[in-house]
Amino acid sequence: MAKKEKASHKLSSVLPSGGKELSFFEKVYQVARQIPKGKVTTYGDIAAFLGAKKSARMVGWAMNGAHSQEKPVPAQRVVNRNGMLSGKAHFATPTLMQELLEQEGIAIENDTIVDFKNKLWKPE
DNA sequence: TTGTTGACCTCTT
DNA sequence: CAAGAGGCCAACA
Repeated sequence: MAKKEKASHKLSSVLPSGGKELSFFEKVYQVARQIPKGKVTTYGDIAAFLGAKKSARMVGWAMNGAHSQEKPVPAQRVVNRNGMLSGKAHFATPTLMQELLEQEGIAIENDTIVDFKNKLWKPE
C-alpha cells in the first residue's frame, strides 16, 4: 500500500518522476542520512562529494526541502564550514537543531559546535 | 519572461 | 586580520 504522503508543501517537484537518476537534491538527502550519529558534516563537503564544490548553496537549498521528504533527513547534522548552526532558524524551532545535536552527544555553544573539527564527518 | 533571493564557499583587496 | 565580491543552481514574484 503505497500511501502517498501529500507533499502539498512548497517543494512539490522535489520528487523525480520515476527518475532513476537521483537529482542533486536527492543525493544530498542520501548523504545526509549516511551521517553517523554523533557526527556532523558541512554543506561544502557534501557538495564536493557530489562533484560540485561550488554548489554548496544548493545543498542548503536542498535541506530546505528535506522536511518535505518522506524519510527523515538529519539536517541538524549538517552545518556550515564554521561549524555554526546557520540553518537552525529554518527548523521547527530555532533551538530544535541545537537540541537534536545535544541529544546526539554533540555539545553546542553560542550556536556553534564544540570541538566541531573532531566531530566532523566526511562522506566517503 | 527576467530579476532577485538563498540553511554556502573561496578568492581577492 | 577583516571586509567585499564572485560563483553555482534552483525556486519564487
